[in-house]
Amino acid sequence: MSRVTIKEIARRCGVSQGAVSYALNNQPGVSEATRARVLKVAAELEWVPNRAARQLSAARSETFGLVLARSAQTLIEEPYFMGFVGGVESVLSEKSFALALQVVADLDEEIATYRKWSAERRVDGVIVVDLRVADPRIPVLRKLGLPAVLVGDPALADGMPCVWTDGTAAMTAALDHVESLGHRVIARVAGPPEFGDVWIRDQAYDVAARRLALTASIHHTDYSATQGADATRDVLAAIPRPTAIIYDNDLMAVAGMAVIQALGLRIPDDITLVAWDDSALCRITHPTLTALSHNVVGYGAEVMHRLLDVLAGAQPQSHLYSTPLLLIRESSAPR
Amino acid sequence: MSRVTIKEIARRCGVSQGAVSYALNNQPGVSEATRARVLKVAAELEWVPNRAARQLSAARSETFGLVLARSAQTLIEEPYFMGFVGGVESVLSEKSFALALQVVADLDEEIATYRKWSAERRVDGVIVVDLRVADPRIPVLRKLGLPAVLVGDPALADGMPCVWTDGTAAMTAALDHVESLGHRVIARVAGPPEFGDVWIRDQAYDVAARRLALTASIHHTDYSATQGADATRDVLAAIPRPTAIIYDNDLMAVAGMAVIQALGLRIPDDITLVAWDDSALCRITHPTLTALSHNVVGYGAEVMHRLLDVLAGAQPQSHLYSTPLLLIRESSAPR
DNA sequence: CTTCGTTACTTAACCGGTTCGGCTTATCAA
DNA sequence: TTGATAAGCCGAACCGGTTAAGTAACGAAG
Repeated sequence: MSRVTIKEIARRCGVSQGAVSYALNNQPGVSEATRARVLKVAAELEWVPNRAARQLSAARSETFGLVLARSAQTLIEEPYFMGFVGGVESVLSEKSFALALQVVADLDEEIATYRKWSAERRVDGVIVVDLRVADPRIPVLRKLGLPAVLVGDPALADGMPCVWTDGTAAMTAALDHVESLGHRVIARVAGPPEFGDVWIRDQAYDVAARRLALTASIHHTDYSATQGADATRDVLAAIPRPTAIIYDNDLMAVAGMAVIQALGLRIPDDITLVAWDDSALCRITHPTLTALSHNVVGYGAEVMHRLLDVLAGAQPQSHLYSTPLLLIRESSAPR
Repeated sequence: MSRVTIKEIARRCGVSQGAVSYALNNQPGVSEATRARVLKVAAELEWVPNRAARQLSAARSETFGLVLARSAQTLIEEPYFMGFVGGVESVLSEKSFALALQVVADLDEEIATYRKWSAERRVDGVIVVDLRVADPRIPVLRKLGLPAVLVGDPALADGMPCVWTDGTAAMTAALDHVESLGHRVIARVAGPPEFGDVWIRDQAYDVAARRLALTASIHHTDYSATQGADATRDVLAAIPRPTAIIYDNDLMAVAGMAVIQALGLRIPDDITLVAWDDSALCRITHPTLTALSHNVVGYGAEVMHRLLDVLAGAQPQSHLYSTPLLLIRESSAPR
């Protein structure tokens, strides 16, 4: 029941409470000798700062927020998020900061959460994921003055600090890849069009397809395995039938693969598949999946570092984390 | 910049701060008329309680803790956790409580986190997952007096409150299933033996195999896709070769499936597969996977409810959430 | 020797709530 | 009319830190 307070430390050291505070926070105002003595006593008593007290007086919570506006079901299916959260955590825990994680149903609830957190002074800053086209969260965050880092393309961030991966370059690489294998009719099974990343990829896909003179279609889904399978059926029914499909995540790619195989078509002989978000899934299927790979854990860590920069007073800037790398595996074959 | 405090409300209502506090907290000590007036003004000013202040004086943080001692990599691969967290969240958010989530490397760090949280008064209670055999966390939590609900079999909980699913019954159902299909030589690809759930299943597997007079082997892994694939290769090399394999999670089952298919064996004609933790994966493979299914999101919610019960003063008790249900799909076939 | 500026503290206000003892006033039985 | 009881409210202490303002001691500059 260690209820050690700085008052107790002050008593034992024979100095005032204030001096102890200065000593413990590495601030000027005490001599090195006193500081050392205070630190020693604090360590002996196993003193741990009371978060609430510190937050109340210092107006810093040392907590950062992350709201996920996705159904619990999606979160189970998408390995992506947990990895991202793990990356964010890795930065926080070494500084012994905390993460407030909230799962909500939609964007309105997400905005309400920001309002609440801001009013409660619950968090020092937030990470905003799943950036949308003309994202309604941006003006709210601006108005609240809540420090934030957006995860997504600068074109969507409206001047706020953001971290992004180059979806355009990745998509271009994917199309160059399938074109170089001789494919001329291709399809894209995409996420929801209101998502910024999807929009960026859609643009890049169209541009590259035109440049390479490919026949190319886009099928939008909600990212789920079910809709990924349905979209794949649509793709296969098209005439002429595409010989390569590029998926927006690996879950849909795996679902699509099952559909294709169930119809008696062979991968990669009949159809080439490319996935996005290279999780373990891409390596355990048979055949293994060609994928646009990026380090999700590292991405989470990078975003958190940028948020700390923003709190330290850095000017808002966009920061390119990386370009997803095309890893060519067994699901790719020449036409 | 809403910096509305109860002091301001008190001023406007012409009552004392204390009276406002009673009114807002639905406590006796103010007349209904006053309470109504206070509530009205509070609503008008959009007052939101300051968490830190409330926590400091009330010694309640309204925050609950969950530590995951797994690598970020595992967390990405295992869809399980995100679903569980989502379930926990769903209960917390409707009461506007918060979740402190921490990802650490091992059990020692997990214990250190509990110590820190307890000293800081950071959380009101914790959820403990991945229960071990003779779990070292139990005595620590007891000593700290930190309210907790364990997720795992009562046999492992040492009298602490716990929520569990009946792994023994589930495993028995799985073996009855494969035996009824005529399989006589079977294998189990299990998780790490130090995990309580794995241990429980190991026991049940042995007992059922003996009862049914089956030739049965167990191969322990770290739950990863890689080791699941390796274990599957070991299984296939055994003589006599098993005709049915039961996996401890769906990730390994999918990995195993790829290995089997790559070797030219057919599922389910040559080998029957049964998975555990029925996520989307089991339904998107070809063939689809027979699995022991349970509602992970509901499980998380249930556990959180029990923790709230414990904090409300409930006696420690074990609580059976459910028995995983065997869903028979295409990967099952008669010998 | 006075004056000024540092350094090393102490004191006390403050953050925004909760809670307890005590003071008024109204209510009601004796 | 009086005394007991309770409801309603006030004032102030308190939670555990941070920090602005004040003070004493001391060395250097004028």
